[in-house]
Amino acid sequence: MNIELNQVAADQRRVAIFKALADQNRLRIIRVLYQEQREMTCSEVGAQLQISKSTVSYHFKALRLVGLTNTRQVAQTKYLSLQTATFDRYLPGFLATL
Amino acid sequence: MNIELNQVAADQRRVAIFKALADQNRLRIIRVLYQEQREMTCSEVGAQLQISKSTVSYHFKALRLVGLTNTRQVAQTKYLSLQTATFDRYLPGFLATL
DNA sequence: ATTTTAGTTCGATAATCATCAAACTAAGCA
DNA sequence: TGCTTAGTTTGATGATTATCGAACTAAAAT
Repeated sequence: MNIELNQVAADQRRVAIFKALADQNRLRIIRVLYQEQREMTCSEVGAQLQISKSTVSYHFKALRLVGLTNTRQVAQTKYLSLQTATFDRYLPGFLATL
Repeated sequence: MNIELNQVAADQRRVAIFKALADQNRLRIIRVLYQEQREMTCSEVGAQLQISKSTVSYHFKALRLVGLTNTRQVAQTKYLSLQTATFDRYLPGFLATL
């Protein structure tokens, strides 16, 4: 486990995170979660951003897979919130610019 | 010129910046510029990252178009450097994580 | 046992993107 | 006038992506 390999792994993580944020709808999801300071459901976000529920589900998955969000499930409802640790590590100060 | 329109414009800028950073080679270019703390040419970067000069030119343009880099031209040579103001405004603290 | 609710997965489509070699431009040099 | 150097632009190709509706899963309510 040498330094160069860690560098490559960290970079792949960074690229994945940037890809996840390089979409207008996902950025809007992040902003609304940050500004409302609370968990939100798929339906709630879909209604607010005017996009179909399958598309919202797709974006929720993309954000969760790169570790930018958390999901808490209660019965059939899933609550989404920001995983601030990931932002702190890879994009410190970014959320405050929104 | 209302607040919502400014918000949309700022978001488009953000998405463009994230897209520019969501590529392994462009991220490597940013890192090498940050770590070397100096201007670098297309050829120099191409040699270091082992990619063709047309591809490097393509990435240089992508970074310049979103304002992440500066270009200073001397005769037929172009020197690239980071535009730190853009990082400070949209991604404060990011460069230091590299 | 249906029906409703919340979300996921699939299939299809249209669009964007990264890459390279080849051809090109433009400046400096012999 | 060529020749070299540094970078850009132009196809062409293969890969990935965002989007939607439709079909599906699983839990809750009636």
